[in-house]
Amino acid sequence: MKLLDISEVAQQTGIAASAIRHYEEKGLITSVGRRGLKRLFGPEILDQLALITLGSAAGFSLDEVKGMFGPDGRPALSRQVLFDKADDLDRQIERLSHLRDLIHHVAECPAPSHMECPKFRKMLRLSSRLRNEKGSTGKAIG
Amino acid sequence: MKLLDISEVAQQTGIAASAIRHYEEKGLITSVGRRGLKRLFGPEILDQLALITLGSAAGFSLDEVKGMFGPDGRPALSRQVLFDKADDLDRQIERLSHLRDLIHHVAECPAPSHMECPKFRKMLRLSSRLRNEKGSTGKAIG
DNA sequence: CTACAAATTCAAGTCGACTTGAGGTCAAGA
DNA sequence: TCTTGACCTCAAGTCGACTTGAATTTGTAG
Repeated sequence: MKLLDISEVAQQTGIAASAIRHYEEKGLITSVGRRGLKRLFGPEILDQLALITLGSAAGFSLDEVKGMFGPDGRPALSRQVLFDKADDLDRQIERLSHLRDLIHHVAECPAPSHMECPKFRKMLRLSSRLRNEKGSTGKAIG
Repeated sequence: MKLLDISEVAQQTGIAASAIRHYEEKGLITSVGRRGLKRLFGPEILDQLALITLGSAAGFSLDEVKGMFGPDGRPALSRQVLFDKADDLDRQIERLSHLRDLIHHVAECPAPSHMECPKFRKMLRLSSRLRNEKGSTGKAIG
């Protein structure tokens, strides 16, 4: 079984060693042991870090990611909480889609000021409406 | 023409007065004048703030939002940069969709540890691949 | 006219996620 | 055995986006 030291992990994942230590300190990952002072990680660390990267790229805090996928990739949350997270994601996806459409419109619309374009204002109104809907965790992603 | 003072704006948008001042200080918005010390805003401020809220909910920094839609809702960027922003959004949407699917799977899969589930690992690998694609602004959103 | 509530400015504080720096340790190679 | 250099710990610093607090400054109600 091949063990990786922190620099190998850093190199293979593109994550800084200091960040990896930080994740361990916060309990998102664990090292399998030490050689002298040096941490040793099992190969599964790579997938775990991929998961952490994905989760935080999606806008979740480290604590939230920790809750979704525990230190060994096992979810620490109930089915319901997970579904709620997925719903949060769907709302966020909707917001992003609106913004993307808005930006596309901005790039193409010839109106001198976009606030004067009825289409733009309509899209904007539509988007703001989303903000006032319930969010299960109470935490909007951005 | 009806002018709004900061507390009315705060109340109608749900944004704290301190945040509104902060946006003005950073140049994302401008007040139309003062009554004594007190700022007065035109009604268009509401849409502008909606735009700022949307943009930052989508993960853009205030500086980026400022670049996308200037102080009066006019975009300060070239068509190309806007299209690039839209592409960034599409990538982010893809990431979020993957994470949502992953979470759904986690909520439903009976495997003892998800890292042992081939479907999970496959989805994860698929997601990580996304991270290595080019991003036009150099800045991933989350 | 006076008091008061609401705004104002400016500096400093907070929070999350790391990064940086100083000083220490130890496995491995010469 | 001695020397490196990679890694270690712990404290402090950074960055963005605000918030908070203290010391003013009004417009307005009484």
